[in-house]
Amino acid sequence: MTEAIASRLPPLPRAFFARPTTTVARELLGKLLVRRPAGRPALVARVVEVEAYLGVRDAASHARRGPTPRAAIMFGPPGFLYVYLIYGMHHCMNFVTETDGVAGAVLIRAAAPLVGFGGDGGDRRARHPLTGPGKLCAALAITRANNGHDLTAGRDFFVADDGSPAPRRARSARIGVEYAGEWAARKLRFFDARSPYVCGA
DNA sequence: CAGCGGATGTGCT
DNA sequence: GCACATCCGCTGG
Repeated sequence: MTEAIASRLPPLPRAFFARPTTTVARELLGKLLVRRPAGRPALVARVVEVEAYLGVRDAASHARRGPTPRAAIMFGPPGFLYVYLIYGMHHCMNFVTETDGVAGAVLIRAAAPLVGFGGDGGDRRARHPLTGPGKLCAALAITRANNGHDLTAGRDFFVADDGSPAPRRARSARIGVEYAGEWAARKLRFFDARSPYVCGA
């Protein structure tokens, strides 16, 4: 995989995101994140860990309180980026799912470095680790300035399928949602069972 | 390796 | 006004 090849792959279309959130979450495993920050080298990483947030009925989702100013984007059309600030200092990125009017999003928690992170191909202790939602956003230069970005437009940031076989999938409860009552136990975290880049937590 | 504190937006009271 | 958050790096034992 090279930057030139990854950049030429077509972005996943809106129809990919316009499906049930758990389906989108599972199928995102193994897809490529292609990031081209302005004036800086391109970055490519493979998704290895995600979580599904199922909208208004999901006590762990930011959408649980309805379309508040922060969460409104999750109620809109699919294929857009929802970025929020957590604990006052870390960013987390989500891809909006479901049809327009129905809230849903997939949190991207970890990815395997492919291009542009130093020691291409995969030094686990790379300078910019992608293991964890906050570190992933930092490494890909994603901040709240990117909130609302159209992932299907395929410019600065998009998702692509390079044709690699789907990874062996595993699932578990989501991280950091203990407050969510019965929803805390739901196995809505999906990860590549064989990847060393899955977040330990 | 458990514990803790950082720094701020968000949503409820 | 205020408690708390889809986290992470540092500290001390």
